[in-house]
Amino acid sequence: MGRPREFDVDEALETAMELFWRKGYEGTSLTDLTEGMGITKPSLYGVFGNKEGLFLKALERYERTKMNFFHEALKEPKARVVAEKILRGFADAQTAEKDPSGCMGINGALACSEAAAEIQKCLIENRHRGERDLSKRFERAAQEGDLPPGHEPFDLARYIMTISQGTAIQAASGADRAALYRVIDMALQFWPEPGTQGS
Amino acid sequence: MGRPREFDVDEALETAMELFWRKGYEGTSLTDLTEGMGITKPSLYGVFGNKEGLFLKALERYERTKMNFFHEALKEPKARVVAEKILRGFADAQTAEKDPSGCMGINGALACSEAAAEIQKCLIENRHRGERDLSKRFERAAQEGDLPPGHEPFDLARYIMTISQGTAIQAASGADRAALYRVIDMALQFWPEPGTQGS
DNA sequence: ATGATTATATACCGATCGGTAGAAAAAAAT
DNA sequence: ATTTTTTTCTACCGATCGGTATATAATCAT
Repeated sequence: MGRPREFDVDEALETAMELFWRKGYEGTSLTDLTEGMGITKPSLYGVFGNKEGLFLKALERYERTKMNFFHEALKEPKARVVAEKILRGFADAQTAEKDPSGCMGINGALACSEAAAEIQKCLIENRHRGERDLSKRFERAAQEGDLPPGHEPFDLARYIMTISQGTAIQAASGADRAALYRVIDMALQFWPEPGTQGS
Repeated sequence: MGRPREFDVDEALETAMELFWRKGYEGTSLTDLTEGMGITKPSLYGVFGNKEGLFLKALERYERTKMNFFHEALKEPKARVVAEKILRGFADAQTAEKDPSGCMGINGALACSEAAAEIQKCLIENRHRGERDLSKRFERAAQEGDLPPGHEPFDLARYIMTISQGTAIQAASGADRAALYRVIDMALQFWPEPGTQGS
C-alpha cells in the first residue's frame, strides 16, 4: 500500500555505482547523485539511508555484477589458470567501454578526509578479503603440488593482487585492455603453464 | 624590506606535502593545511597562491625529495639493475616509517570531482612521463642487447610502472616493506640477472 | 620619527556540503 | 468517500568549503 515508487531502485543504484566508481566517494556529491539517478534527496534517503549506505549498496552491486569472475576463477582446477583468469578478469573490468576506467574498490576512497575513513577502511578490508580468498586457494594448490616451487601461497596471492591493483591504476591513467594484457603476460612468465600431461 | 615572514616556507611545504600525500588533494581542507602548517589562510595564499598552487609546489617537493631515486636508477649501466632499483626505490618510499603510506602521485587525486580535474590530469601526466623516461632507457638497453628477448621496451617500462603502482596500493592498504620486496622478487624472476661475465 | 612595504590576524564572503522538516500527492484499505 | 500509508516536492538547516577584505603589526629606507 501507499504511494508507489516512481523510479527503479536497481537502475538508480547502477547510476550511483558508476558515479562513485568514476569520481570516488568524496568526489561524488549528493547533487551529482540525485541528478544522475533522476530522484530527489528525500527519495534517496528514504531508500538508501544516507550517502554512506548508498555507497555500500553500490559497492555490493559492483562486487556482484563486476567482480563475479573472481570467485568463478577460484574454482578452476589449476592454480595457474586461477591466476590468469583473475588477472584478465580484473583487466577486463577495468577497461570495459561502457564503465568507468579502473577499479571502484580503489577509486572509491584511496586517500580521503576523516569523514570518509569508514568507507576507506571498508574498501581496504575488501581488498584483504580477496587476497585471503586467493591465498586459501593457493594453499590448496600447494598441497596438490600445483604451485611453482619456491613460493609461499600468500606471497603468490599478494603478487597477483598487486598486479591487478597496478593495472587498475594503469586503466585509470588511460591504458587500454591490450596494454594490460601484455603486462599480465609478462607477470605470468615465471609461472610455467601446466603441461597437458601431469608431472 | 617589509615585515619578515614568521614561518619557514620549506617546513610549511613539507607539512602540506605530507597532508596531501595522506589525505589526497580533495580530502585535505584549507583548515587541515593552515592548522598543520601553523599559518593563517592569508599567509598561505600570499606565499603559495591558492590550494592548487600549494599542491603543485608540494608535488614538486615530493618529486625532488622522495622520487629522486628514479632518475638515479636510470643511470645504471644494466637495464635489469635499473628496473630493480626503481621497484625497490618505490617500495621504500611507499613504506617509509615517518611518511604516509603509498604514493603521493596516486593518493593525490585518483578519482575526484570536476573541481580537481586539473590536478588529476597533472598527476596522470606525471605517471606517463615516468613511464616514457623509463621506456627511453629501455630503448637504449635494447640497442645494447641488454633486454630479455621477446619484449618491447615500452611494454617493459609499463610493466615496471604497473608493479610499482600496485605496490603503492598495497602499501596504502597496510603491506610492509618486506612484503613488497617479495612481490618485487617475483616480478623480476623472468628477467635473468646479468652474468658477471658478458655474454 | 616618518613613510613605504610586506606579513600578520580577524572577520567575513558566497557557494556548496550532507541531511531533513513539512506539506502535498498517489496509491490501498475500509 | 474517507482514512491510512508511503513517496514525492519544495524549502530549508547548520557546517564547512575555498578564498578574500580590512586593519594592524613589524621591518627597512630616509
